[in-house]
Amino acid sequence: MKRAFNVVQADLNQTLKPLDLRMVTYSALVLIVDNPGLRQSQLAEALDVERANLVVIIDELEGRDLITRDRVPTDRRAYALNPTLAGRRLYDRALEAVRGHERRILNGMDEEAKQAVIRAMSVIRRGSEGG
Amino acid sequence: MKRAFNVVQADLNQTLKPLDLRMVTYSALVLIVDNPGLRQSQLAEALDVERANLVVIIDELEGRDLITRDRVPTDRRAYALNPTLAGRRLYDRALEAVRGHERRILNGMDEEAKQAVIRAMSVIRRGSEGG
DNA sequence: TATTGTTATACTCTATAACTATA
DNA sequence: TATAGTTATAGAGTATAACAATA
Repeated sequence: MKRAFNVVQADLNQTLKPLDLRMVTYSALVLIVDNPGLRQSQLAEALDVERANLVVIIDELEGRDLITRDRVPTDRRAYALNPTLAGRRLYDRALEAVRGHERRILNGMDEEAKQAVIRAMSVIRRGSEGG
Repeated sequence: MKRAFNVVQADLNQTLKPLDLRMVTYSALVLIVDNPGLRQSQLAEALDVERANLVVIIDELEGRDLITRDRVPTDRRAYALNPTLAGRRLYDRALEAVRGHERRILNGMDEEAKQAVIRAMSVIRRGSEGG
């Protein structure tokens, strides 16, 4: 499974390289476009990344003018993350590129196997820690 | 897939912790017991780890007297890796522990899904890089 | 010349503690 | 007092270059 994941990640990163995105920055951008107004702590939890480590990821996306950090009026501690037009455009291009990546990776599996994998991945949950 | 792998790895490492093994050291031990006489460079390739990084892994196993580094008479540059009796005993215990881990992880998947995942993982190969 | 094992090193990822400004 | 975001830092894991011994 580790090796399979390494192969998938390597191919995905190669796919995203022309867009100057990595797996995390891609995932973050997708979540922000799909959930505008998201807060950093919510995004950190969704990505399963420490808040502290998310900061540099967000810094990068903001520095490239792909997203903005907007103060939340009702809670001045928090930032709402919103995509810019450039962010939405890169999102579109990235999504298309990732579709090609998925075709490459899933190539050789029949439809039944693909669905089984997707189901199986979602069955594996934190709950398995508790025995 | 990343999250699923993280869950699996965390559970596996917890499982191996009482035996003072991590995922890599476990994998290395298994390969050495199953292929006695293996050379470091072969093991590095099998584990998909850089030779340089394998050194410390082998150092650890050797330091705990689980394996030995034996000079190869026909090629004095190389070391043949062989398990000690203690190494074989730990291997047995580790294998049993990992069976429990697998039961936990695969729990909740029907037999068909398990087989599909195993097949799917083995379909994903370096070949997918070449398009 | 090339290869095996090794050392040193740098770079990335991840985890933790402590700070600030708000609530 | 607790929370959101931030900074600094330490620890893994991984990748690369260079070296000695040997082929």
